[in-house]
Amino acid sequence: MTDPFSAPIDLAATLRSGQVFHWHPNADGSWSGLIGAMPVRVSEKDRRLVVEKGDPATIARHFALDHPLDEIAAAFPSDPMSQAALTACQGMRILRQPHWECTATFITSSMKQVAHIRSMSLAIRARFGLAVEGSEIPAYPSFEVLATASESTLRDCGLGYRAENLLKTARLLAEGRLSLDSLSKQRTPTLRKSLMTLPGVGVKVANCILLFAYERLDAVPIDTWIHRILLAMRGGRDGTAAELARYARRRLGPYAGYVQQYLFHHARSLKRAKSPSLPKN
DNA sequence: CGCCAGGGTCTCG
DNA sequence: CGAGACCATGGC
Repeated sequence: MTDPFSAPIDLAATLRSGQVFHWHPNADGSWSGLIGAMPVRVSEKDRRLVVEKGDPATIARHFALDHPLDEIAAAFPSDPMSQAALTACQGMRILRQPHWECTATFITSSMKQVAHIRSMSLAIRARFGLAVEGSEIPAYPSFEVLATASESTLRDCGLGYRAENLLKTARLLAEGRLSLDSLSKQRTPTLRKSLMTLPGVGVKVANCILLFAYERLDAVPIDTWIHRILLAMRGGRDGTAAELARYARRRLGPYAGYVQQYLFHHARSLKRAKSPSLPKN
């Protein structure tokens, strides 16, 4: 068996692409974060992942070093936008996130920019999470803990109207009416429907959870960015949500979720490079 | 300062 | 089924 750490990765692209929100870069270029309750420090050397702290097997699995990036790249559509995103994001990987953590953070993501999803997630950790030895930030609180929170303390974390959804979902899971872990064996369409029974989980958030926590690499979350991109691919022709989902699935191929993530990150990177925050004169 | 953000849900036609 | 209103908050 070959060493999983021989697989290529673009660590910064992976951690900055809006799939996970609590990692932070250190002065030496390494990254610190948590996988569940395990403190981790990793860096990138020669496009390979280097473990500085944490269990290598857990890290290899979380960073999905087994995903066949060559095969995925070969399956990318041939249109200019997809190919440009592929070139720009070479080595970006879709993580295998813990089910609850991913579900909770994307419940809070609706109508929020990536930067604010991050700040809400860190506030929730600071307010409700367990301190972890060797980590600057606490672990994400379990649904059992959040189920005992009040809506107003969640609103204090900046959640706004999303507080009610997160609280309701935490309580529903704490009552044992649904087990996120046992949903893994469901087929994708069934799993999507199961996730959408949770308050605050519609089709877009469900697709994020499918892609980022359940290894459904063909799931395509359609947010405002991807919506605009699909529109451009269709020559400006809009459509219903169902039509665009069908189009994306057919057009983006068997690894449509990967293509989507590269398109999303590339589009956001271009925007940030093009409009830097200029001082007012 | 105004627009918009990795939307969901409910209502009404 | 599909379009519209409404929901809070903060980045840019």
